[in-house]
Amino acid sequence: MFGGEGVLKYQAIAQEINQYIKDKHLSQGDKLPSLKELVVLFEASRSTLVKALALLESHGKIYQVRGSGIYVRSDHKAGYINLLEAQGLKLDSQTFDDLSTVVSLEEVTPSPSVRAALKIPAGQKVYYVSRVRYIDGQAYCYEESYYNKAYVTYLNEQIVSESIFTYIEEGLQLKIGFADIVVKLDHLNQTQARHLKAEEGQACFLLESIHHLHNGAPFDYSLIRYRQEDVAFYLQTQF
Amino acid sequence: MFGGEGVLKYQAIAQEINQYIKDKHLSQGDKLPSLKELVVLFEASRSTLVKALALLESHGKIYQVRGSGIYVRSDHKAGYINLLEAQGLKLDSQTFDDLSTVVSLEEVTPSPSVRAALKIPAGQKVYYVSRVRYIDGQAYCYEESYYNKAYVTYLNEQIVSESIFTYIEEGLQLKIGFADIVVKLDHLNQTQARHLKAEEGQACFLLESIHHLHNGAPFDYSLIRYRQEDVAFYLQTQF
DNA sequence: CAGTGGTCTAGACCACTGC
DNA sequence: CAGTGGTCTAGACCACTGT
Repeated sequence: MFGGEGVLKYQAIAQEINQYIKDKHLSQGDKLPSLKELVVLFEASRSTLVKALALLESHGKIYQVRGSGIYVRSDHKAGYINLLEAQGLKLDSQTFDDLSTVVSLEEVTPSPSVRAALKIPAGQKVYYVSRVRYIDGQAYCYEESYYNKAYVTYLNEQIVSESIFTYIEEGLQLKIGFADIVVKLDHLNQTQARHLKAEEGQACFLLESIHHLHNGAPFDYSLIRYRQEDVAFYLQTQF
Repeated sequence: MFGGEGVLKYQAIAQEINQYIKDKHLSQGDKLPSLKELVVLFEASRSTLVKALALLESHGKIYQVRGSGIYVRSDHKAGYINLLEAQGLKLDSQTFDDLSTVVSLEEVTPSPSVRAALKIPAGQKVYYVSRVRYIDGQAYCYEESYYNKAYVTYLNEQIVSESIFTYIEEGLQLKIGFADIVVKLDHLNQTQARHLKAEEGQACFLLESIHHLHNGAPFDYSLIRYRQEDVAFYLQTQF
């Protein structure tokens, strides 16, 4: 019943409810229709709605109170980077006009740390891409990425100047699975400072991530440095 | 069938599988028994096991590959702070010997920003607690918290020197629901630097969080500053 | 105590992997 | 193509909230 296009029913419903919240400009504490009503509205089983709501809850969009109802949670702070969605969760693709300039695209012999992250045997090359990303004309992060050529078989300037992840999913037909992310404090070196139009030695966020395909194979290792003044991360958790 | 103690079957199963992984020292890519086998092993329905596995997956413990099997994901990096579990997700309570010293415990008139975070009407007081937390005898973070007295009705030195959240859940019988967390870069002021035995003006992580009860009422607003050298955060996401 | 959300089950059917 | 994980359903039963 849901073969073909690949959009699952519970995901579609989650999307629609999310859109409903936005359209009606609901905010913190506002009540949604009851589960029973939603079942009728979306013509799905109770279980499917429960699943859709669980998805929204895990993304911090709503919270559910047993015996009471379903309520919307605080909306995202403008300008803050959502750590859980930063890398591509599809629920709330704000994609703020993300203009990026490619600094370099080349094939390089990876350092041991890159080899370890991507689980690549010695002697194999990887793609190295460095970019500066702009928001409102302001440089706000400097991104260096290494791609395993076994999976990301081809890249060019054109592809790399747009969304690499979209290309990987749609162009190369690969399924992205999950990511391990580390956030550290760092200081800008000369090159980084130049690209970000900041001062050398200035404190910055360093976000290190390893992205894996759905089958667990690591295909991307990235180091992203953010300008300190512009950036704050946020995330919403459940207990 | 599951009234009384409050431990849900799918949570218990998730716990057990998690323990199984630890006990057998399984690591990245190791295969777990199939869903079918797990159903027999844990004497639960297929759906319940699917739910338990989804929970483990959302916590980054495993990943599932359709048509292939269930695999364990990389174990947590030692010493890194798990952002998703930092505040009390119960799956992996490592609770590294977390000794804390109470700097102050008092009732104060909240500033406008604290009032806004806790949604408190003007004229009401709140509990203010500041603590320094130590690991291996090293001061590693300075924590300032404000508690809404409407919910956290009583605090004393004894309670505050231990786990306040455990007290809130078990002593006060409140149910903690969710948290909004923001991570920023900041610089230590004189007081903060003194408590952390660091230099004034030094860069640090600032983790700002608002904790809510299960019914959406904010009860805690906290500002935690981490020493730069010691600290890195990590999190594991799905797509 | 009526109404709401949450758990658990059993089973049909589907999509994918790997031999 | 056998075996694995994923979705969806329908329904029983439970726990909680608010009036």
